[in-house]
Amino acid sequence: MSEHDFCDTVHALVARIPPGCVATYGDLAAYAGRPRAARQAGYAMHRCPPSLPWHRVINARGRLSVAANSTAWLTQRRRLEEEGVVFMGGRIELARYRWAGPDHD
DNA sequence: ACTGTGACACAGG
DNA sequence: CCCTGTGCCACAG
Repeated sequence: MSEHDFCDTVHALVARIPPGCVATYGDLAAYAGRPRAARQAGYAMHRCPPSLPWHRVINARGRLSVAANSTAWLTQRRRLEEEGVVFMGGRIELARYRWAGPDHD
């Protein structure tokens, strides 16, 4: 991909996460070339276009980083489950669903 | 320029 | 498992 702002790079990466897979904020930052910018990845998601599969982005603990039981939380969880992602005790098993990155797909 | 603030992550306790 | 402190980076006021 060509040179863009970090925010745009993150959005481009999110667009490439396959259905049924997830990526953490830290993963996106790393794939974008900034391993220590997980927080910025979070900010980028706060500002991401609704057309992107934003629901496939979760935190490193395998949990959804939006307010629990909020409409966004319900939407994110429902969409993931529709794609086959299983929640166990409110958590997702990262080892099983984690996206390997833009170079892998 | 400085400070407060996050859809974060990781090491400790 | 939860809670806390520390490191992190860019944005907002």
